[in-house]
Amino acid sequence: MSKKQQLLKAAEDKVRTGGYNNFSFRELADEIGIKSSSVHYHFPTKADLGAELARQYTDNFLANLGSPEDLVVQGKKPIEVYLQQFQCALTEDQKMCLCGLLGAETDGLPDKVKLQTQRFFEQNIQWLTQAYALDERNTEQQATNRAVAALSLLEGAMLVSKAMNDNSIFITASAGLLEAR
Amino acid sequence: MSKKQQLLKAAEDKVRTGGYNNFSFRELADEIGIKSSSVHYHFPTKADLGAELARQYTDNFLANLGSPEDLVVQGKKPIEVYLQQFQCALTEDQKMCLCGLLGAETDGLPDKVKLQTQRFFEQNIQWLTQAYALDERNTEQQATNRAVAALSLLEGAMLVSKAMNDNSIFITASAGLLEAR
DNA sequence: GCTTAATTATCTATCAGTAGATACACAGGT
DNA sequence: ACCTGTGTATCTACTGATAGATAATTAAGC
Repeated sequence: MSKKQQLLKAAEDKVRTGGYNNFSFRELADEIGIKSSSVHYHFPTKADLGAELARQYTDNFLANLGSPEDLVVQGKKPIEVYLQQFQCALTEDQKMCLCGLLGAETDGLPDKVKLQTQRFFEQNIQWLTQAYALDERNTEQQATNRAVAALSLLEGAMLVSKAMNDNSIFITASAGLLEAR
Repeated sequence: MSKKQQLLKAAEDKVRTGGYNNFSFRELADEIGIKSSSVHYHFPTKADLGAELARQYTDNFLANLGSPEDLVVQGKKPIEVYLQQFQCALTEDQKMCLCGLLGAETDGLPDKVKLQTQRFFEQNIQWLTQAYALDERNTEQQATNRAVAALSLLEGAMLVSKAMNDNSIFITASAGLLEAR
């Protein structure tokens, strides 16, 4: 893994733990064994690093999901897969969703970071809307509404689970998603 | 309003905008016209200020709600009132829930702040559980589950609304709460 | 194949600014 | 005299950022 990717990985851990202001170039540099000035070579400013972080996180998140249509072809239920991906982010990493945290503190972020964070939510709502639209009982409007509600519920369930330090809360809170069509 | 309360108010704005690391004693002091050393008089450490902030926020939040039973007596639906209180926090202040943000970054917080943040969620789940238990069709377990889900949905709806900079998302996401019993 | 030139990635050293925190003095009210 | 609240002055540590030097790698020209 390149130093650049190592930097992003280290930064992701810090941000998902305590937000955008919870990492410094020096910390990252120390962690991967270079000097803080070298971090500026890869990312001119902290905002550049933050924006790239959110961008990659979004792309990876969606790439790991696959398209809703493909999942159905594979005999899987898109919403279940989606829920599972959120749950893994919480239980395996023991951390909040990167963009969930950034989204919460959006008004305190540099513009380019804010923009990439917004993109995460746009793309996820789009994905979920497609997923819900596969059920023909849903109108287009209903699909969008359900998408927004599902995303909100999952981000919130993560947040509350973290706050209470109890991952079973995520299960309880998100159970409703599986019952509803 | 005492300087101490002014400090807490200024800190609340900062934290609700960008998290716990988004304010400094100097900023707060400048804003209310005293010196940073004087802030240390009121709050020995930053953690003390943060903990007191979360404590007061929780107490005010619950006090403004009143008890679920009383609301019913007044002919109001507790869940509707509860939702309304969240919505006001978002639309009037144009800011995220204080403890929602702190909860998301809980692992990066001093212990005493973490503890007070946790208390917010405990008390809110308790309140919602009581509210749902007033409908006798709900078992005790169902009431708790619904409480956790409702809290998660509302915190998440706030978060997504902030991230997308669109308060109508909150309405869309939380609409389901009013239909369900 | 060798030399030169450019690019990449790192270093050392340093900057001005800010962080939280402390010691101590001082005023005003009780 | 004491307590409350504030101020001055200062400390150490850390922040993001920059300048300039130095290896290490790659590409181009002959």
